[in-house]
Amino acid sequence: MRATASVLHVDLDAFFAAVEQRDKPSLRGKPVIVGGTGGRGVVATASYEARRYGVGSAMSGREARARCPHAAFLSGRFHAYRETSGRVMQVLRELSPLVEPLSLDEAFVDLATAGLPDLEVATVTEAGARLRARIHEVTGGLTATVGIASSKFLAKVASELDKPDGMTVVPPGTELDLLRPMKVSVIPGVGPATAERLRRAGIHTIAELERVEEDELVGLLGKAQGHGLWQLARARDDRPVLAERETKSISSEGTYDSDLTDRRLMEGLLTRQAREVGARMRKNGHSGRTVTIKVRLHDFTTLSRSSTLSSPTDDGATIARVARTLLGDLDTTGGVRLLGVGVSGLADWVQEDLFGDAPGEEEDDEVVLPEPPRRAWPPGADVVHDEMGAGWVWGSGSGVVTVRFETAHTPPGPVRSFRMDDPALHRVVPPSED
DNA sequence: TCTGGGGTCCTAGGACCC
DNA sequence: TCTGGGGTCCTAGGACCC
Repeated sequence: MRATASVLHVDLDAFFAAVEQRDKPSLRGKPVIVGGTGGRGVVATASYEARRYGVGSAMSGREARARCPHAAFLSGRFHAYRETSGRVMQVLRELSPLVEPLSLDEAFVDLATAGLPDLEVATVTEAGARLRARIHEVTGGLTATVGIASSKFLAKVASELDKPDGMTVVPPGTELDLLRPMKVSVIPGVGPATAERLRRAGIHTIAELERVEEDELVGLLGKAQGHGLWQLARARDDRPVLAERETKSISSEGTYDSDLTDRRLMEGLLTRQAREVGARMRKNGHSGRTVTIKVRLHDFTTLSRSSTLSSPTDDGATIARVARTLLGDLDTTGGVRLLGVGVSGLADWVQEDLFGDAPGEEEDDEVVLPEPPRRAWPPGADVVHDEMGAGWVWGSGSGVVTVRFETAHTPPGPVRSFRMDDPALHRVVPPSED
């Protein structure tokens, strides 16, 4: 904990939904739900209009639809989110060189390296207000909520207090007054399982947590978490803001609308995922030694199997071969709802190919997968029609796509339906870039 | 037909080495 | 021939975060 309130946490409000409302004027002021469109999807972000109906993150699409049937359900345009996030991160870096992104919509900023005249409460408050205004400006109207305090922990807690479009500054010295009445679940790292353990031990608030001996907490939660919580309950947190974080693993997984039982199909899907992982590794200059598969059975039991190679790889065919072998150890007769492949134990270099074998030319991984739909028309996707101009997919199904013609820069236009294979209709961003 | 996808970190047991 | 401890690597599972 620092003597000054010099750690800032920013959180973009209902980020994915806000980007959609910015780009699609007809959605402004209406409930918008990103995610939850597939048969087994969950909500990634709900706009505040949708939250009023009790829709929240991680809720199943089915339940979200039941609670708010009139919402627009969109499948997400990650290129747009990444682009907007990039602009925000740039603004943060103009404030201070020490910026630690936590996700597309969240980051810590170290104000101690921001070159402010001082770090008095009034000064950092002013800096936070200017920052929020700049974010609004560069994103075309998105709002952010800011917390400023003497540590990462307190800054993050503070940014939860005045959402959306707000700011909370915790004056140094008042941290424990703020924390003590709060529930333990406000502590990052205390999820449902830990909260339940603490509840059974009679610990509900941070004030109660503060009264527990460190040894008792370690006995209850284990060494790392017990010690960590004991510190946080006293507002002790010296974690620095770190601009660079090393990637530890790269993975790809998918949940399928109906359970898989065909082993050949499973192998084909793993192979495709392995190739995607390999491609991403090569793109980022990564290679790794440990290949892990993840299998979620029909009853949600989740299994993993891993194998460590003698030297690192970034080759999709190699990853795929290991993945298929690992799958061979597992009994999947009951059906599989999720399959995934990942590589960890990353090195930032690739072993030289000592024997001159060209990788990726093996013939043994040719597995025929069912043809994907000729075109993907996910709800929310940007499209252009040769005569009608620019718009976005409102919905699709039964061979028909429904499009609303509007962009952020045009007034809402008509809604029209087309056959899915209408050659006049084009996706603006190909599926592979999403 | 409850329960995504991309990650991080921790724990615990066994193998193996010194 | 017996006893013991520490460190590291690997594997499987679980909690958690956005």
